[in-house]
Amino acid sequence: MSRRIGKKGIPVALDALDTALLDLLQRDASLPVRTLADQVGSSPATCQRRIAQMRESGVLQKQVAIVDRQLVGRPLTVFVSVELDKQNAALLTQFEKRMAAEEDVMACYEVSGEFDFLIIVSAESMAQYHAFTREVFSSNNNVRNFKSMFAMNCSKFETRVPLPPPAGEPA
Amino acid sequence: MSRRIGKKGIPVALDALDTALLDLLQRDASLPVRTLADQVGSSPATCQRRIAQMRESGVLQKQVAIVDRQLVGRPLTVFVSVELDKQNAALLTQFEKRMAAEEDVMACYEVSGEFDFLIIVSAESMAQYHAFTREVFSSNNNVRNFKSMFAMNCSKFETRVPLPPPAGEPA
DNA sequence: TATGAAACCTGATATCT
DNA sequence: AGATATCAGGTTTCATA
Repeated sequence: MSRRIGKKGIPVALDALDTALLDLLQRDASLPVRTLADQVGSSPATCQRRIAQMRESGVLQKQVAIVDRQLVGRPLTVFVSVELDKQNAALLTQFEKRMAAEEDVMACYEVSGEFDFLIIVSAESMAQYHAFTREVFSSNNNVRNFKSMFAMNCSKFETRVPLPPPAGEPA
Repeated sequence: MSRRIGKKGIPVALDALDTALLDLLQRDASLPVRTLADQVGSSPATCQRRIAQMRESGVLQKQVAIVDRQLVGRPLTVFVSVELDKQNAALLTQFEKRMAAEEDVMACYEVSGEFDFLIIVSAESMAQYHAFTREVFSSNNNVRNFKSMFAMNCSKFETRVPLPPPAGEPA
């Protein structure tokens, strides 16, 4: 298996303690270090060290607040499939940069299949979304076509990734 | 405009201070209250109160750690379009419950268009994903068909939602 | 070399004006 | 809402295995 390398070339090797901490933090990043220590059966100092290391290596990217999109005035989630006209590397990158710059774009994936990109957009209203597409897709020469799929209901939205048990360490 | 109602029937009315705090916390939930206070031009006590209120009302759902999926051994993201056989309310709910129970399922949206659901799955490997589909989709009588779209590259992944300026308050 | 215990110091929380 | 006081939690140091 290829060894995983994180930020600043730091090799990433998570043991059982690391994964236990990550799992807890993915559920609730506001847990006191002391509580974490209790839960994983270690000391606050050690937990803190491990967390700092994982931050360093980039495994632990950040901790963020998750808001209720309905309550915050962003009730619309739209999945947009985008097909580009020309797909040379420079133009793909250009498109990605454009998406990265748009605040309403929550995610941008290059995908296999019938089209090139799948974009996830968060919008205030249909009118606002319409204006967005006009500006971002319709006026982009390299966008051959795009199709919008509207989320009518979201029954699950999870940021937490299940963590595989630590890969068998060399004996 | 319909007034927004949060958890426990608490009406949600965010002013400029609230949105400023939410915006900061969506970027970095580990910021000390004191820093928040400085940034938004208020006192720590007030900021803390506002944050507690937003937690109460459900606007602020939780704070979580975001991990690097590559580095953590979950390199595969798959978008699955699912078409059900029968779409009565009970069966839709049953399907959603099943998705909610699956750890690999990051999101489940009911969507408009050619199919019924769009599922976002995080997987360890192609083999593991294949096993997942067999168990979750192929052996579900009510799934008419499903199609997998594989993310080849993720150029943007954002949990932060742009916050509209506070709606015009009554004079 | 990494861990756990304890001291220290910063930030969260509650009370009061 | 803001200032202050109290207390809990994060952070560092040191001793240890």
